[in-house]
Amino acid sequence: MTTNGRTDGHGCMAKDAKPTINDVARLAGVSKKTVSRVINKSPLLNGATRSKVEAVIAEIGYVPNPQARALALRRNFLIGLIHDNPNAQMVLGVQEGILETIRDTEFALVVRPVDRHSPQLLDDIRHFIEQQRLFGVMLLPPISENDELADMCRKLGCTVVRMGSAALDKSEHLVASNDRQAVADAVFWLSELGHCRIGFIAGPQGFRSARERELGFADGMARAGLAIDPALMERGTYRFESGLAAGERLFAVDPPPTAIFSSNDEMAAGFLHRALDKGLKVPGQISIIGFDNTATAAHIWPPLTTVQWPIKAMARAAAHKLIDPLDAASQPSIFLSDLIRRSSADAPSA
Amino acid sequence: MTTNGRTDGHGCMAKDAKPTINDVARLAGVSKKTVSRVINKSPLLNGATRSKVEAVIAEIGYVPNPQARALALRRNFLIGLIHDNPNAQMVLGVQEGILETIRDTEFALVVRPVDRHSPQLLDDIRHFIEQQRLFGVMLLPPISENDELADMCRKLGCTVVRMGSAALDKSEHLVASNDRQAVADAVFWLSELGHCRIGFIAGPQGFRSARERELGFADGMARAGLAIDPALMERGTYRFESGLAAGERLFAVDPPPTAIFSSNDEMAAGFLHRALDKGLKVPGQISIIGFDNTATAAHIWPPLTTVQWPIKAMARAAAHKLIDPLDAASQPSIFLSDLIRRSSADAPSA
DNA sequence: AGGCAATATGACACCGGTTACCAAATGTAA
DNA sequence: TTACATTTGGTAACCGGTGTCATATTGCCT
Repeated sequence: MTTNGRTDGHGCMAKDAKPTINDVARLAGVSKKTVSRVINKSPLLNGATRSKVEAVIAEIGYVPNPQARALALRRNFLIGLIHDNPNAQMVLGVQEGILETIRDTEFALVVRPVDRHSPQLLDDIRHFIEQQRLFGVMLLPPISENDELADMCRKLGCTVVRMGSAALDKSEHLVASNDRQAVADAVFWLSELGHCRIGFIAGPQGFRSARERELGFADGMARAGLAIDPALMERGTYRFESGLAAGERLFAVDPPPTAIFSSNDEMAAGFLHRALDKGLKVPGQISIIGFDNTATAAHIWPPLTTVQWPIKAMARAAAHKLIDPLDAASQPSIFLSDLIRRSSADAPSA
Repeated sequence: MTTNGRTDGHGCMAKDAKPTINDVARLAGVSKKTVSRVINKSPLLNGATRSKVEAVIAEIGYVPNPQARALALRRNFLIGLIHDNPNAQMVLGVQEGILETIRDTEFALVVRPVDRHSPQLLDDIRHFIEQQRLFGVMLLPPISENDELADMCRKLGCTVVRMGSAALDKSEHLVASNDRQAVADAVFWLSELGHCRIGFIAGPQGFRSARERELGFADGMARAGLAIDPALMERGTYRFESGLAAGERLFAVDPPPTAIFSSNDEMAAGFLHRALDKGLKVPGQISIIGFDNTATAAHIWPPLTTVQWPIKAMARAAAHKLIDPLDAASQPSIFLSDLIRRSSADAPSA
């Protein structure tokens, strides 16, 4: 009863066409449905049949057509990465992390940079999700803080995973870093180094991450038993220029700070720039710690001590939550960041 | 003969289900085929019928299911971005550029970071293309220099567009920057500033971009009437550390160079770092020009003068070539880079 | 041996679009 | 008026998978 599939009366396979489930079925002498069961690892299947089909699949190099599957299943295997994030390093890290997780699945990653301030933001994203019939979306900060957006995505039927700060929400679909604790630890470390006048450059108001980092600063100072001097508290925009400006003002305070925690690296770079302009010794006269560990942090002079999100690990976790219903049912995942010690922070020289 | 579609005898639309082509056909009182003709802008169609169908489409917010279309048309509307590029800024810029072009089309962008050195590189990418049935792929440098890869993609039936240096190939599916000319111009500008001892840090051997920039350096020196001193020619790996090492050697030369052109910013940052370590004044004693305009370039001290690819414009052009057959038939697109003048390069002080 | 699950496989309609082909309606020439 | 070309719309099959349900086979118990 063994049939030589390639020469059977039904005609041979077309030269260049990709093999389909029908080819497999014919060659294996079973029905389409059985092949489908093999592909989907259905448990109620005779072992012998399964291996026969698997052999044929391997032989002719059959790959199921994801479009056809998507059509039949009424859902597809695209996950969208929606972001409005100025930190290229981070966005790329997230992309790589997601990819590591979905590498051997049928999922693919489609990206969508957006403009947070666009008036059609919601409409654009809705159209994107509906048109591509996305399986799920991943939201990166700062746009992950937009609750309205997250609700809309859920309403559109896709699972939503947000990356952000721990306090973002209690949803199980959250992957967060504990910025507050990381900053507190870093500030406490500065105090251990002997710093008493520690300044802070906050991020822009309205950003959850900025708020978390502020709270962390307060925590760290409290743990160190240090009072917060309002004159050493600055607020910036997360941009280089605002770090420059904060430096201008902070160096005018008397007595000046001996250490500064900046809520991100870009502002830290600006602050550092100003410090060097003024002829200060770093870290001797002023220690600096940043946040994010961007590529710049390692390449400025002196190299910047900074707090680093475990971006890839977080992205892997987020991707798991997205594609694995079991994982999604679990708790929010909270990651703790590392302090990358380089040479911009050390004991005060005086 | 006007019918109130929503209450016709055939039953009303399900509550939450997305409208399908059948719904449109029923409500408009025409056949599926007619609706399909409207969607695909078939020319042989009565104007009245067309507008009636279009009205219904607008009313119920119908969006064709891309999976179904992909299945029927045997091709889909995904374009893949394959890259192995360490410059996050550039990769993200490309993503944004592509997106600007495909924003109002049915195309979507799926990304695939890869490891150039992986032994299964080809297999991985083949699997990716076959599984997702990609419409086309875009290759970024340095992986765009892999001819074998490009051939494979073409053989798999997708159009290939490569971004790279001008000399890459003569294919019409090329979007390139004229690195050679840009470097030559920058070097000539250094000579105009009064520099005579100009050094060069080359990129790693085997990179087309590195080769182009070397040729550009030679062109620029020739145009300036300057002889190339072999002692001032270094070769690096495009990494920060190799810039550091090149600096170590170059400052040992007597007389030392007064200006350096580095084939990328990361090495320039390393070189700059070493210069400052040695207590040199930048740009007074040593001028530095980089290439790429990474985020770091603007944030190091002093800010780095560098050559910038018009990345977004190139990406837009590349995306056009990919999705528009007419555009693809045209010539390769060559872009000229800009010199971003910051403060790391100026006239020698002595 | 008969009855009855439990297991393994197949037939067939369907997902939402497309094309090939055919029928009807309209217009035009002999 | 008939014959024939030209536009338009409808029908059915198909793209490559999936679900539902029926059927064939097997093993087990009484």
